Amino acid sequence: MADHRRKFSREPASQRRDALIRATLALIAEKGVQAATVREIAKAANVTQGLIRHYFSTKEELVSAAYEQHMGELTDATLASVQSAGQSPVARLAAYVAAGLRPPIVDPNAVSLWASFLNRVRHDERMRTTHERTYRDFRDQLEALIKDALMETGKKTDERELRRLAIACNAVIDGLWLEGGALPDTFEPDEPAQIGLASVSAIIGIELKDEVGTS
Amino acid sequence: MADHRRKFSREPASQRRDALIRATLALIAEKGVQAATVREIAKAANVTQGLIRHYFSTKEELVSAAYEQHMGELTDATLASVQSAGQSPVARLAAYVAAGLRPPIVDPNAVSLWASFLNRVRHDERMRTTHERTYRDFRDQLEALIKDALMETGKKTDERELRRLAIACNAVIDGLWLEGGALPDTFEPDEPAQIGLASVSAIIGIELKDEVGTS
DNA sequence: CCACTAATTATGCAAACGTATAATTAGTGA
DNA sequence: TCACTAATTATACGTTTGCATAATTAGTGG
Repeated sequence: MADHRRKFSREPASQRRDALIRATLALIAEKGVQAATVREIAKAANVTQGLIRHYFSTKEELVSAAYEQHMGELTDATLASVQSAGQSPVARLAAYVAAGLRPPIVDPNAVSLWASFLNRVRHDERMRTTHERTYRDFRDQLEALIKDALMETGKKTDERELRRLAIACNAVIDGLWLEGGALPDTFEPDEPAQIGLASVSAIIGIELKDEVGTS
Repeated sequence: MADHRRKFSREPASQRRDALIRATLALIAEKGVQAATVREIAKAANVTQGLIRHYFSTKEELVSAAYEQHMGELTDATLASVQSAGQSPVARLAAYVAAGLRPPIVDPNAVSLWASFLNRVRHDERMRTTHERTYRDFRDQLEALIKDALMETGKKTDERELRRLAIACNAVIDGLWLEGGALPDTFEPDEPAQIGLASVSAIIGIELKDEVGTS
């Protein structure tokens, strides 16, 4: 009777794990959390649902792993933009701001993904830890970049003021990122990046130039 | 047997509707979307679940109504802060900024509520309309306040630049609101409001003073 | 005080959910 | 090629979900 059992191949563990995480992220981003059921995730990853339990002892664990991966990729992407931006602290700061406010960082799916996770963050301890670490990482990076830029231009700022500048710049970037992703039609192309550069310039008192095409 | 049927009283329709909406908002804010089931909502509103269907033909409709109400209250609250802030355009702008960055507007539950809704916004047309209108209202209010403040201080700005200033200020307020709500322990009391005032000051080039205690 | 209406409760249903467990089968080493 | 292991499929279970429908009962107008 049951002679139509599904064929399959055994993939390396890390690869299967990754495929399941990708499927989870894609589903949440595209159709929302409620669409990311174990059955849908399995279908998207082209396996049967039982396999999920073989790699993640609970669905919560899968979602949490997906969150960590997603946040890690976001931080890596912006960090990479800085490192490829050359030498000058001011130019590096400008690159950081602009990169965070352009595709692929500014993206409807990324925003929706982030919002989906924010709910769970409150009730899942592991996710909350990831959340706080990611935020701190972002702000520390920004603070370091601002500090260097201020030094380069010969301005003096105490610790307390520096912290406030970093919080403010981080907030304006977050806000623009959010609105650029959630309401894409409201902005002209590249407007978030332009406004972000102008705003950060005003806040820290250093003119940041858009360094596109300087590679 | 069934001689213990639940007692009840017939409430005015608007009151019941409101109670159901309040229960929905409270549940989503406190325990997340997945906890806001029809049964839990009914329990929180102290009715049985069948009644929900009597006031809302579908759960989606209830959630959508709750979203509209929540957003309306947010806009009303900030708008009220402006109107009670007196005459001077600069003072009014300062009041608007500060009010949006202090309790009760800055609040973990409000942020979590907002994030919960953001997912649904993409797939529910009615909610998307509400979302876009709310954002536009906020920004238009801010733009008007900035325009008046600039005129008061004798600065000239064209339409395009004004729009950009409004977007930037809105973004920094949103970002601070978000972070202040999502990571309350990261900030000192009133720090979001202080940083917000300083940042908006820097962006538009007008010093905004904190007007607390000027009533 | 009685009949009538609709607000409310009570009960039920089919579908979907996460999880558990049993049955298979692909790959591996002897 | 043959057993062995674990990766994978298949099936099932108990809950919970949103929604529907029938049974009651609180309030109202005559």
